Amino acid sequence: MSKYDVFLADCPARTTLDLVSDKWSVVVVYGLGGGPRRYTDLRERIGGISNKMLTQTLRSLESHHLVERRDLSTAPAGVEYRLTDLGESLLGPISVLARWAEDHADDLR
Amino acid sequence: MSKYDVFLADCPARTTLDLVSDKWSVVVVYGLGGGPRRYTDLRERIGGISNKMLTQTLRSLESHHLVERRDLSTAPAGVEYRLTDLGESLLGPISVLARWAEDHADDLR
DNA sequence: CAGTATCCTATCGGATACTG
DNA sequence: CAGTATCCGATAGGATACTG
Repeated sequence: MSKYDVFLADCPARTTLDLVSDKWSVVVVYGLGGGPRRYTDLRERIGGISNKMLTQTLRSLESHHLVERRDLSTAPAGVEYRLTDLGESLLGPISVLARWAEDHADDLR
Repeated sequence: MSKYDVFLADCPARTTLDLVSDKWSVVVVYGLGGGPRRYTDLRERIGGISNKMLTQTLRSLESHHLVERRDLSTAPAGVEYRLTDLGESLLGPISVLARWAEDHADDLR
């Protein structure tokens, strides 16, 4: 039992759910599930995401301690993103969801 | 293994993920997890949801076969909503996610 | 390579009032 | 009771162009 409850407005748990429930967060976290990835690498893996949304989503995940950014200090610029331990812990729930989405896509037609 | 892949844009699996990832769908499905509920009952259970959003979310879930609407044909009007089998199947993944949200709310501060 | 900056539209979603 | 109708501001998010 947690002290929080997603049914309550303004509850931290709801805020957390909101974080998860935007168009890209789930896919990005899922995309980092296989290990660290470079920015462009990630963008190419995730079909349809724009620079703006990828950056914005990464910053948001970073500020919530789900993702870590590492500057490789190369020229030209190189940056690597990886899940934090907290991010890894989200991977389980998200994978279950993603797999459900893949398995039941036809049923929702 | 599914024939679908959430990393592909315009893939049915992505559409499904999009359905799940709006502000209210997850909470509404979760709210119907305990069994059928009346409209007002549901609205009171879910803190902060407006008539507009509850109705809209229910219609969306209904059109995707996750929720069933049953008119009780009483006066005054009475309507009951329940999860379909498909909806029930989503409950597992969603519960895992909601519990994660409740458990890690503090870590995301 | 890894972003920013800007513009622009569509939709989200809250508040409020009304109805069979 | 279970919605609908309407208005409106805020945000999401795509396209495009530019930069250290």
